[in-house]
Amino acid sequence: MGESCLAEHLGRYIDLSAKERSALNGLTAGVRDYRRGTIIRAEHGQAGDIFVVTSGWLFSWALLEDGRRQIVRLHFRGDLLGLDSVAFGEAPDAISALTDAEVCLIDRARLGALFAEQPRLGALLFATQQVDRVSLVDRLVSLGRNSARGRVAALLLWIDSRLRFAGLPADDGFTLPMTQEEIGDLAGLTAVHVNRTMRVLVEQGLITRSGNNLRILQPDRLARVANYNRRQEAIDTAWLPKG
Amino acid sequence: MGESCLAEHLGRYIDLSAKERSALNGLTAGVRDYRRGTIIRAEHGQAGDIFVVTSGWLFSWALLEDGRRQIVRLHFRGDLLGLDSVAFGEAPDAISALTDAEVCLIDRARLGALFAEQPRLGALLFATQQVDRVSLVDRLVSLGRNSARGRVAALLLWIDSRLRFAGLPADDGFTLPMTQEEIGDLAGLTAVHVNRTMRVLVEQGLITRSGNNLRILQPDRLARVANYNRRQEAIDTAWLPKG
DNA sequence: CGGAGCTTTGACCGGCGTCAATGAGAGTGG
DNA sequence: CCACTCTCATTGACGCCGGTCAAAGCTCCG
Repeated sequence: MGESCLAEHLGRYIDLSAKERSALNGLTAGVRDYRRGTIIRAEHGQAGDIFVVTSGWLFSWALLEDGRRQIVRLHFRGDLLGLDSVAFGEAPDAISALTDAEVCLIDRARLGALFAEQPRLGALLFATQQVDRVSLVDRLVSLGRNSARGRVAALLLWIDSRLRFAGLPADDGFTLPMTQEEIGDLAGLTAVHVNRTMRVLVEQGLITRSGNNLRILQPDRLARVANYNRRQEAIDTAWLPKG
Repeated sequence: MGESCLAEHLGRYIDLSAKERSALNGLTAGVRDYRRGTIIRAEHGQAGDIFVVTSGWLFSWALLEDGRRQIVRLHFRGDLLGLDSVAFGEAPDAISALTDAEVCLIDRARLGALFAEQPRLGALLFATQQVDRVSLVDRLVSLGRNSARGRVAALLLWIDSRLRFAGLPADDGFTLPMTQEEIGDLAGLTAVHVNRTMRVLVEQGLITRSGNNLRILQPDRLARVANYNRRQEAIDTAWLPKG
C-alpha cells in the first residue's frame, strides 16, 4: 500500500491532507509478522511497542490466577495498539495473534514529535481514543448485565460492525477464526455454554452457521436480544486546532 | 483553590511548570453545582460538556431496555469527564451525581488550542486517557470472570485506590455513599445478593462495616479474592515533546 | 488407521436471581 | 413525644441459568 498505517487508522475518521499523510508516514518504524497463536506482548511483561494492525485479527486478554481467561477486545486492520505503554511500565494485558497477522510499528519518540508538529493530528489521535473507550464501555455493560444469549449476540454484532468499519468483507456473513472456547473467553462464558447458546440463536432464526462462517439473519432482533446500541462516531472537527 | 481544575487532573501524573499551569487556567469556563441524584448528562442526549470533578462523587451509567442499570464507573475529584463528546454527537452513557458535587467546566474550543500551543500538555492528556482505559479493562475482566465475591471485593479495592489517588481520606476506611442497589449496579449483581456477599466478606474478616462506613481489614486476602492487580501508573515523560 | 483438537450433547449441581416478609432508621406531621 | 410513611438493609424459600463433568461425534492431519 505504500501508505502509513497510522494514516489508515486516522483516515477512517476524517479526511487527511496530503501533508498530514506524509507526516504520518514518517512515524512508521517497520513491519512485523506474527503466526496464529503468537503472544505479541505478555501480561506483566515490558509494555513495549506501539503498532497498527495491517492484516489479521489480534486480541488482548488477561489471565486470572485460576487459569481462566478474559479476552478484552479483538483488533482488526487499522486498530492502534499498545498505547497504554505510554502510561504503564508493565503491560496491563497481553496481546496475541488470533490469525496470522501483520502489524506496522510506530516510533514512540516521533509520536511525541507529532503532537508538537501536527497538533491537529495529535488532537485527532486523542479523539479517536474516545471511540475506543466507548466500545469498551459497551462491552462492560454487556458483561455486567446481559444473559448468555445477550452476550453472544452483542459479541457477534460488535464483530460485524468492527469488520465493516475496518473495511473488511461482512455482507455475506464473516468467518470467525475462533474456537468456542475463545468466544467464551470473550463473552465471559464457558465453551460448553457458548455452544448451547449459539444453537439457540440458530434455532430462533437469528443467525446461521456453516463451518466457521457466521451470518446474521435478523440484525434487528439480534440487537434487541443483545441490548445493542448502534453508535455513530462523528469526530467533532470544529474542536480540532488548525492543520 | 484558585487553580485550574485541569491542572489538578494532570498534576497527579507529572509535575507541571508554572507556565503550563497558567495555560491550563485559561481553559476553565466556570463552575457548576449538582445535588445528589441529579442527572448531569442523559444517555442519548446531547453529548455536551467537558468538565473536571472538583468535589463529590459522580457515576456514569447505562440503562437496558428492561430497566436494569449498569454503572460503568465512579468519578472522583480530579477526574476529567465528557471527553467522548469530541467523538460522538449523542452521549453514549449518562452521568449522575452520587453525592452533592461540584464540577469545573472546560472550554472545548480552547482545549483544541491547548493541543496547538502546549503540545506537551496535549500529549500528556492523551497519556492520561490510557490510565482511564486500563481501569475500564480491569473492570471488564472482573465483570466477565469474577464471582459475586470477587466482583464486590474488586469494587471495594478499586474505590479505595481511586480515593487515595484523588487525595481523599481512606486510611480509616471510607464512607460509601451508595445503596446496595447501586453497588449491585456497579458490580453487575442484584441488591439482595450484594447484601449476602458483603456479609460473607465481613464474616471472613476481610472487611468491616458500620453504617455507611467501610474498612478493608485484609487488603492482600481481599485482593486475592478479587483477582486484583495493583497497577502503577508511570507516565513515560521521555516520550513527551518539550514544554 | 490412529490421534489430537474441537464441537456437540446429556446429566447434574451450585451460584445468583426472584419474590416476599421483616426489621431498622430517617423524616414528617400531629 | 408518638404514629405514619418511605427508603433501605436483611433474611428466607425457591427456581433457573450457566458451570462442571463426561462421553460421543467430527475433521483434520500425520
